[in-house]
Amino acid sequence: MQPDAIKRCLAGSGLRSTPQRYAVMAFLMKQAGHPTAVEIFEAVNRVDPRSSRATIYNNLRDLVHAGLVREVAVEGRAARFDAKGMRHHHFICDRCGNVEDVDWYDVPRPAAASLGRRVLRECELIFRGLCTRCAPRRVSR
Amino acid sequence: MQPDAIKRCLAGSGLRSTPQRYAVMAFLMKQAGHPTAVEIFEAVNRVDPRSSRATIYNNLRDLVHAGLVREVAVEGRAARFDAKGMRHHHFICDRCGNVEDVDWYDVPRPAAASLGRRVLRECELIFRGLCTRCAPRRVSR
DNA sequence: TGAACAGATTAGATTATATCTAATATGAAA
DNA sequence: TTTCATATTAGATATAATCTAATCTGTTCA
Ligand SMILES: [Mn+2]
Ligand SMILES: [Mn+2]
Ligand SMILES: [Zn+2]
Ligand SMILES: [Zn+2]
Repeated sequence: MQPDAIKRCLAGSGLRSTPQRYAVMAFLMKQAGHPTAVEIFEAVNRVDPRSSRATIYNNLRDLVHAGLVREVAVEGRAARFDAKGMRHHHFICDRCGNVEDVDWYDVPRPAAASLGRRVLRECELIFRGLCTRCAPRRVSR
Repeated sequence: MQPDAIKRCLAGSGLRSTPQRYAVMAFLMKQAGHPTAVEIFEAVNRVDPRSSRATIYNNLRDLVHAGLVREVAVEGRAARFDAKGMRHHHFICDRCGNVEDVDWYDVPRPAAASLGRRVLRECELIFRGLCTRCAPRRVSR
């Protein structure tokens, strides 16, 4: 991803391109996993310029609000974030809390009657179980 | 729900039936919504016996672990809980964070290939948007 | 029945996560 | 360049949840 593409991406959402905000977005785009705010804070501060903790949280909030970043709440753990690239679902490990991507496939929407006057924005499918590292090793014989 | 049914339900999961644990389970079963730990704490303590905050959290953890209660993580807010009665999906309001039930319907599982060696326990469908109270009123004419 | 004891409860301290404040700095439009 | 809405910052504060270690109690079984 070119630097200019990220800047245009931010501008297109009405967000000023600051070094701190750029760093968060660039990190999330090149990152395969689902880092927490603290992990992002540490990663972007390993190179200059330095961002404060408040700025990391502010920018994550703004990027999520702009629809460029997705926030994944995990029970009992810090929230995790990913840049919204290709659509995909999430698998959350019962044991270690890791969030992993699962190939996207279309999800049937609920019947209009069961939604009532609610305004539906998105359907999100979350899988739960044991991730590759936490699953019991296959029994050898 | 009879008191004995709840007690048998706890015993069936290997959990001792204490007044505090019983109170949490009974409250969640008669409750239509999705209260937070603090709301449960306040509700069960409006009648005796008094439960401490730690006990509310301990019991919620145990009940979730036993599969009797479901925990719903909401971004930026306290976790919410419901007793697992009839299967259903959840709608989470973007604006107020309220969690509401949506009639259950079967969800297609992902292709085995995209799961790899992960062990799938459940598929959870979460709808997001604006709840009835937060949705804009229909334009009158 | 009544020990015995694994499991449960408790108050309060502590940790983890996230937001707020208000002073200062800066991106980008004109 | 100047202007100013927007962004950043350090540190305080708020909120959510867990930990600790002393005490208590439900259930089992002799
Ligand atoms: Mn993802
Ligand atoms: Mn529910
Ligand atoms: Zn795992
Ligand atoms: Zn709402």
